[in-house]
Amino acid sequence: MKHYQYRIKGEPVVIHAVEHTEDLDGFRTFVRRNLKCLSADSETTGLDTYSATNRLRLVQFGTPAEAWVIPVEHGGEFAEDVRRTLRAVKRMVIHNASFDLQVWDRHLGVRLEELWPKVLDTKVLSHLIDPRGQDEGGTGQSLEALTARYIDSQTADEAKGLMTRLAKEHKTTKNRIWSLIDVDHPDYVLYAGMDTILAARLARMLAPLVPVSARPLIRYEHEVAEACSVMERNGFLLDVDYALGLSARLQGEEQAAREIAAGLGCDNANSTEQVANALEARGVTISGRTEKGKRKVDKVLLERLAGQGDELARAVIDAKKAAKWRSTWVDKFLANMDSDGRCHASINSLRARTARMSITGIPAQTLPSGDWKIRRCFVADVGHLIASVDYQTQELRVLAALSKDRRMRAAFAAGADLHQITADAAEVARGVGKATNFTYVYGGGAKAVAETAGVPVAVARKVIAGFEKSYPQVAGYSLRLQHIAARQGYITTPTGRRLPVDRSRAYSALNYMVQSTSRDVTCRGILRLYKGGYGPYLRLPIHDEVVASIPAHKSAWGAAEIGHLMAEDMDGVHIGTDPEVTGFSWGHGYMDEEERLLHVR
DNA sequence: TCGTGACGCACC
DNA sequence: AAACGGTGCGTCACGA
Repeated sequence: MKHYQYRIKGEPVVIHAVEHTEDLDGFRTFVRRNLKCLSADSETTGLDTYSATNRLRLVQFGTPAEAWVIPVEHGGEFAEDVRRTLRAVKRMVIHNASFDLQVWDRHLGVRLEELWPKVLDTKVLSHLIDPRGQDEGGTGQSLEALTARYIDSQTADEAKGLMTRLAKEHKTTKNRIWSLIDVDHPDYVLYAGMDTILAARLARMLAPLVPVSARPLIRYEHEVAEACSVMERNGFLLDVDYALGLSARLQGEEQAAREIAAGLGCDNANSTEQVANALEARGVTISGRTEKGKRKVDKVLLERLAGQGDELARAVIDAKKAAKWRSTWVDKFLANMDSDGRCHASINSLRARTARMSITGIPAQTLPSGDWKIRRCFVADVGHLIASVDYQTQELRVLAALSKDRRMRAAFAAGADLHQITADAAEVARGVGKATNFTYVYGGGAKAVAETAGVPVAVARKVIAGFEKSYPQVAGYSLRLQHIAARQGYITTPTGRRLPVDRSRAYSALNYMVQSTSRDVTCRGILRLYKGGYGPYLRLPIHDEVVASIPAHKSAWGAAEIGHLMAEDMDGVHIGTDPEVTGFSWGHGYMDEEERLLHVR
C-alpha cells in the first residue's frame, strides 16, 4: 500500500495505491462511505479496446479529495473488487464514459448497458456548456483543458507533464508508454488517481453551468451515447478475403501509375511540390495559388490536364487515388479488425459545434459514395442482410419546419420536388436547383453556388433569387437568427441546445440551426430504435442515415420497421425515410444491377 | 524521431 | 455588400 500526497491550489488530496490484496480492505471502506457517488477512470495499454493485445491495467475511483488506484492487471481479487464496485455505486462520474464502459465490458465482463444509466459524463456537460473546440475560441472537451479552465492551470500542466516525462525517461513515445510503464510506478499511479479527482471536481463545477434550456439534454445525450457505444461494441463484419484482394489490386495499380509518373519526371506523386515542378518542366502553366501562395495542384487542375491528354496528370491522379484508397481505407480496416474479423468504429456522439457526431476508426462519414468498392468491404453478419435507412431531404424538411415557410411546407405536404421548384423559379436544370438548395443552407452565396452547380456566377445569382422568391420566409428566418446571434452570441435550438455563433460569421447561424436540429432528428430516431430492441442490429449512424445488419428472412420487414421508427413529424412537417435492403454487403447499395449479380455470397 | 501546419480529398 | 457549414485522415515538409 502506498499513499501519494498532492495539492490542488493548496488543498491537499491523497491518492491510495493498492498493491496487495490486504490493501483492499481500505478500498472497500472508502467505497462504502462514498456509495452514493464516485468518479471512475481506467488506464489501458492503448485506445484499441478491441484488439487482441489490448489490456486493462488500472481502474481508479475517486472523490474531489481522494482517489484509489486498483491494479486490475493482476486480475483475481483486484478485478473482482472492481466489478463489485462498478455494480454497487449508485452514481458514477466519468470523463468520456463511452471509452471506459466499453473497456470494462470487454475486459471485466460488466455490460455497458448495466452502467450507463447511472453515469454522469463530464464531457457531455462540457459540450452542453460550450461546444467549441480550443481552436474555435472555446475550452474544448479534454479533461486537461477543462481542468485548466475550471480548476487550476498548474494542476492541468503537471498532470499532463507526468506521462510526457515518463515517456522521455523510458526513452519511448507517449503512445507506447501506456503499455510499458510499471503498473506501480509512482508517477503513473499519481496521474491515474488525479484524473478521477479532477473528474469529480469538474462534475461539481460544470453541472450548474449547463444552461437551463439545455438541462433536459443531459439525460438525452447520455442515452444517445449509450446507443452509440452499443454500435461500437457490435462492430461491423469485414469481408477479409475481399479486402485483401482489393488491397493487393490497389497496390498494383499504384505501382504501375507511379512508374509512369517517374518516367515522366515525377518521383513522388504525393508531393504537390514535385508534381508542380514536373508539370512546369513539361510546359504546363499553373496559375492557381493556395491560401499560402503556393502553386495549387488539385484534382480539378489534374483532371483538366488529363482531359487534354497529359499523361503525367493522369498517372498522378491514378497513383494518388490508389494510394489513398489503400492506406486510408482498406489496409486500415484490415489493421483495425478484431480477432473475430470485426471493425469497431469510435463514435463521438457529441462532437461538432452543432453537436454533429464524428466517427473515427472506420471513418464512416467519409467513405467514397460514388464507387461501391470500399463499402463492399463491410458485410452483414451470417444469415443477415444490410439495411440502410436514410431520411428524405432531412435538412430541407428541418428548414421548412424551423422557418415555418408556408410554401416550403406546402410543397413538402404535397409531395412536390423541392429541387425542381428551385430550378423552375430560375429556369435552370434540376441539378442546379438541388445544388443551390444545399449550398444556400450551408450559408453559401453566388460564388459558392456557381462553384458547386457548375454555372456562371450570374446564373447562380438568378437561382438564389429564385430560391428566396419561392420560399420568402426562409430568408427572414435566417435574418432573425442572425440578429439573435449578434445580440447574445449564440442561438438556441428547439431541443434547448446553445450554439455559439462567431460575430464575424453571423450568416452561419442558419446552417448551425439546421445542422444541429437535423442531428437531433437522427438521434431521436436512433433512441427509438435502441429502446425498441434494435441495438444488436445497428452498425453505424451517418448524419441522416442508419446502417443495420438484420436477419435475411425478414429483412424487408425489418428495414421498413426501422424506417417507421426513425420517421417523425416536426411541427407538422413529415420527415420520412427511405428504407433499403442493399444486399449482403454495404457496397451493394451503391452498385448497379449487373454488379450486384456478380457479387453473391 | 516526434509533433505540427499546410494541403488535398473523402463525405453529409 | 457578401459571406461554403460541419467533419477525419494521409502525406509532405519542416523545425525542435
